[in-house]
Amino acid sequence: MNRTEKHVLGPFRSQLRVLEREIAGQREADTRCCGVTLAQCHALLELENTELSLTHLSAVLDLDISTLSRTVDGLVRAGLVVRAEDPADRRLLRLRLTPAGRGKVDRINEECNRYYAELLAGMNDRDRRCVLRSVGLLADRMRGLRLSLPCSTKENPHGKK
Amino acid sequence: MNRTEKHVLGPFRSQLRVLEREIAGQREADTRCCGVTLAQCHALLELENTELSLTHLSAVLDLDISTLSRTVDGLVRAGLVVRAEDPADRRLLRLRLTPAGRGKVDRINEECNRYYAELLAGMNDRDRRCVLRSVGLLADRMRGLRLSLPCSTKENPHGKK
DNA sequence: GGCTATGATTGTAGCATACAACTATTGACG
DNA sequence: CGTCAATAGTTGTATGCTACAATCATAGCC
Repeated sequence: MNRTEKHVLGPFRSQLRVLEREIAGQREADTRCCGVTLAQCHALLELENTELSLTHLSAVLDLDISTLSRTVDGLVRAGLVVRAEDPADRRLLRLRLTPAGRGKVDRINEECNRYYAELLAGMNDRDRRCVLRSVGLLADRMRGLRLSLPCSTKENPHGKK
Repeated sequence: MNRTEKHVLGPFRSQLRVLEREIAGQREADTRCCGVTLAQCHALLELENTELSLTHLSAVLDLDISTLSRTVDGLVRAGLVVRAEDPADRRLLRLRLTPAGRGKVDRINEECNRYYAELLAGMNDRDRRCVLRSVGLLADRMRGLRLSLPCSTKENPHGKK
């Protein structure tokens, strides 16, 4: 790393902090409007295009199975998801959106799209292209870095032990 | 909004989702390594340069005072922060880092800087400039949008009521 | 000097999360 | 076949973060 980057790191970090809060906050607002919690929303969106087992879902979302089990409890109680049996393997659950669940997902998507469209609409072309490029770059690079580091977040969930 | 943006919104959203997880996850990793929770870290970083009252801190972090009170409890128990009385107004707390707290903040900063430096180091100049620009743009724009919307997240915290 | 405003704490409650213990089912191997 | 290890989920327990409501202490105003 060269010097030039040094003085840029501080602002960058604090902006990322703002971004973190804004992104999370926005999604929370979107989903809460639709009456589901953020965790439930994550799960719903993953089920938009596929049926998934609990284990599979927990792998995708990087959460403990027990956590997902309870999250799904809520979704089932809300009538948004059904736990269908897999005839081939009765240990497995096939988590599937109900029609109501599908409607909910559609509304969440609409809400999010509306927001992000407005976000981008307020920029000039150059800025917009820059932002679109960067978000992809950042997401890739951060994921790449995390996966390449040996003692990273979820590789070693034991932490304190 | 024009058509061109439509087909760009989907990927953009999913990349933002990744980003959200990565940013939060990274900070969690950084701070956990240093033995404080994420919420505690947020508070510590705000206290890096100033003494703040609980109310002030809660405004900055956009959290309920009661929440912060307990968070600060933890920091005090950990010996990182002291609740000093304000001689001029005995209702007020002046939250202040202890030397240990300052050390902790330094370590967190180091850890974060190292990570973000590496993140940027892996890009070519053009990408890096683009990313730096965008993060600022996005953060500003998202904050602006949120504050301008009447029925947004924290403007109307009642939500369901 | 009493009333209101302000700052902080504590009680209570809900959600998200993880780990550990447990049950049910499957599959493999002798 | 029958046992036993592996796999999928659920439930018990614990921790952290959060908010709202009630309460206490102090300050400031008439």
